[in-house]
Amino acid sequence: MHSWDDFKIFLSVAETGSYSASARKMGVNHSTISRRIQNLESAHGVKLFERTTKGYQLTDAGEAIFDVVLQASEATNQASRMLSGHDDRLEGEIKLTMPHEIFDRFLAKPLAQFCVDYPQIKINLGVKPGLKNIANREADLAVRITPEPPEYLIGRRVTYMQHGLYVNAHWAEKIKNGAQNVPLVLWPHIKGLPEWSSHFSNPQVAMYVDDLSSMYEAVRAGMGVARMPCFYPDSVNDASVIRLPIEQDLSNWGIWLLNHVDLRYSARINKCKQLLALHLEKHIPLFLGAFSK
Amino acid sequence: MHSWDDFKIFLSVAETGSYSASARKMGVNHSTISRRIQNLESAHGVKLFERTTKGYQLTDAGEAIFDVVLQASEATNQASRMLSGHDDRLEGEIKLTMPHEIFDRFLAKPLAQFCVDYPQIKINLGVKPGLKNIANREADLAVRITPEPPEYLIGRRVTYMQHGLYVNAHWAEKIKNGAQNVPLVLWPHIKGLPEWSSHFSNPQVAMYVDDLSSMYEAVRAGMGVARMPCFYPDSVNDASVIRLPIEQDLSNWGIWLLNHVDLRYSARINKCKQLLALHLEKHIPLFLGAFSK
DNA sequence: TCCCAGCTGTGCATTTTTGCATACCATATT
DNA sequence: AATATGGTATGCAAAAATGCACAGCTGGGA
Repeated sequence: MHSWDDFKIFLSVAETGSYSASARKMGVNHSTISRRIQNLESAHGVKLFERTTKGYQLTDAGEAIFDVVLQASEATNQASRMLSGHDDRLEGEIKLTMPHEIFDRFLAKPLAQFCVDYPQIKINLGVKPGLKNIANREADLAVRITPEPPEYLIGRRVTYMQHGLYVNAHWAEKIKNGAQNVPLVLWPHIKGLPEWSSHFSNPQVAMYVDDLSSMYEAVRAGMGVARMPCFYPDSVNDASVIRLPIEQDLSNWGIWLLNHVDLRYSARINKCKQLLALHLEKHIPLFLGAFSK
Repeated sequence: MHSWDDFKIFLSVAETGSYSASARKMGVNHSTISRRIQNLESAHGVKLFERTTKGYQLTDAGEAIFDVVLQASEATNQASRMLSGHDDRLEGEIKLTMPHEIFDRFLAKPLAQFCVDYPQIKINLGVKPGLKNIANREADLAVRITPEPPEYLIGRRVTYMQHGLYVNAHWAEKIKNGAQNVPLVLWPHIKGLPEWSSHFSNPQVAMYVDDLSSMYEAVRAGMGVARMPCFYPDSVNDASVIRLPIEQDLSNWGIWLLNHVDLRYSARINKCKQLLALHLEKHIPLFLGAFSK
């Protein structure tokens, strides 16, 4: 009888393109991956991967089964979620993911308390960049900053999010005095100059940065002007970073609290979701940019 | 990470209704089944089965996932077949199934030779009653006696099959002399008297039997008249069993040689299929009832 | 060109899983 | 009621899978 798990490993090698990467993803040793693939290949008398300089590429036979194995994967993932959805115990693991800025500013303390209150629940927090896949159960529950979540997830928009233009005190002064060549700090995916740069004289791109907290630090260090969601600069008591009095339209992006439909009746997920909602809601005015300094 | 194999075991318990039966089907010890189900249940905090007097019944949670797990099963089975379908080696296993009467009379010797010719191929023959499921890979290749095979199987009708009415010499004599209360030997699924019994005076059911070779022995022992496919009585040199000169319509049942579509390019399956076809075709006149004794 | 970093294959020790043997239980049968 | 049969749980030994450590290989960069 063939092993379903061997197909699971096949899929992860096909997706990652290497035994090592697959091993890391699956949390096993790379030799296990190697031997499982050997099993699968010799059991069926077919080579599934070709070893190339770019890692392991699927052979024709491998290509042929990829789609059905993917179906199998989706089915088992769904089964797993459906079972966890029936779990009414306040124990077990919650795989939680959110941008680290949200965690650091608002949720670190409440979650610490949560761990004390429910010692049987183990929280596994993922804040590394790159979205965790909720369909795969890479995460059970997520705080996401997004305009609109995918439809197979349920949850709600806790609040919309206001943005503002921030500089440090030094640049605030210079801009007020009509500084030329105003430097901008931008997200890497921005092409050319953003619309809001028209408020400045001869704006120049000074730096691209892909992380909000680093963008904040760049601004604080005097790197220039950046457009950031208000909650981050405004939630810390630091007078050296100032929001410019330039009104921004309310963004259609919001703070979302999300989980998979199949997990909607899980007791521990709901308990945690409730806690996160409570503590995020407390800061709604902040998210909406109410407290300019 | 959850194990796909645990779901495979869940499915087999759900289908068989007991740990022991599931263990036999999967070829493992029942304690393995028991422990795997425990894993699955405790990992998700849900009971999947309720132990009743009739074995293990699915709980609501178990019912909920049954369909998706079945999908997973179909997907992995298909993947497995597709891989075997790419196998161009003349080695490995062939799971073969057929009615034992066909094997005994026509294919035992050819298959013995096949094993000598291809020592790397191991034939696993299933002749026990109850159809093997080709979709599940319980069998790779089948000889079936059926009117029309399911459409996901490919293969061909080697021949149609003629039936005849058989008795032993003693009863042949008595019937010729107008015997009363002629006893019939029938298949258990026949309700009431079959149409062909109208050829006899006051026919009586003597026995039901669910196996062709046993039916033949019953007739030979003088149990009465039976309708059998001609090939079985006519392929053995035994003058004590005689076909009555009563013409039967040609049945729409045939001898089919079948395998799953996904295995159509497997070298060893095709080699074996070719051999079986050759030796069955040699006996087409016999199947059509040409050699009355 | 050489070195370095990352990836893969394999022997060996360890851990995990499995099978076996036994005990226990419930149902059906005598 | 006693016995037999089939199914299930569990301790312990055997077997299998895994991780580890090391070696070999490859491509990119100094």
